Amino acid sequence: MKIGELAKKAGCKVVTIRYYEQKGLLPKGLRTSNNYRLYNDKDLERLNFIMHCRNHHLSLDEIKRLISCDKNDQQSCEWVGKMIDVHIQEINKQIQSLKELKHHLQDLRCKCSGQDTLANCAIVKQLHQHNNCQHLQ
Amino acid sequence: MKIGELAKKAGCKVVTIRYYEQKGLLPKGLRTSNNYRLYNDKDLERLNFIMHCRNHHLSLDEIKRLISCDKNDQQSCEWVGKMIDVHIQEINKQIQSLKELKHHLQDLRCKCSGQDTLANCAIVKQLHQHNNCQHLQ
DNA sequence: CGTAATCTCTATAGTTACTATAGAGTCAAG
DNA sequence: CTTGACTCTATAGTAACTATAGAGATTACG
Repeated sequence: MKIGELAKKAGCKVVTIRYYEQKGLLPKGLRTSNNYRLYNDKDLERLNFIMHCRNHHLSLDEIKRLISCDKNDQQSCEWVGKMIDVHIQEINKQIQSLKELKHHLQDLRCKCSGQDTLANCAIVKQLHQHNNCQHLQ
Repeated sequence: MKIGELAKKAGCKVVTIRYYEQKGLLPKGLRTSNNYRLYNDKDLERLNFIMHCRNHHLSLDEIKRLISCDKNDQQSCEWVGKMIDVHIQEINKQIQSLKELKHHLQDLRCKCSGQDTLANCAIVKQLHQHNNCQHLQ
């Protein structure tokens, strides 16, 4: 199948496939006589794998590590679990941080209903005060 | 004061200050005879304002809009409130998405305790299955 | 006084994961 | 036959910095 069909089946963009190839996540495979890329079901499987990982916010580098170890049967998979743990911790931090941010923004939002001039806007005024709002390092 | 002192007082990096100047968020101000940048308390105030906004995840462009309107007394501040509203909505979406992601990752994590080889690792296997995990578009 | 560490400058490239653009060749349908 | 859809490559842009190189200025120490 050609790149457009692969993209459709995998639910991603054509340019993204070419980008993944460039980054070494998809193999530089066969080409037709007119230089069009050709793919098979194995490529689709790998692309699905990649997108799956991306849905879990794994970085392209991490995915590359996973792919390149794919057939290294004897290696221990300990690091895979650890990698997931790190991601879960990261996500906890992000959620916490976003929640705090949300509260700050809601506080801010209440200050002004939008009927003022910019000079009098309590939101703008508040943003000018450097009090205790360093919830992000 | 020189750039290092400003950075210290504001709690940011020297390079960041130069970057903000380049992006038009801080004025290209005075220089000493040996071309060192010179700052005063007003600059510190503005830098604090910028960092405050950044803590609220406002983009540099949004901050620029806020700064450039700063003294336009007569303009209505309606858009400021709306901007904040949009941010709050954004953050709600992000939190929701991260929570779902976290559950997926926790599911994944439970599959394997790290005692397997990569070939047998249930996490890796699971990542290879393209079932219903498209929680992000 | 010399020198070594620290601070400052500019310009450029790298980061992440794409996205957009330009310019060109190929192919199928009407 | 030509119009539109698809493909190709190469390059630049995105956000908000970060890193690097190479050079001049200043300060602290012995």
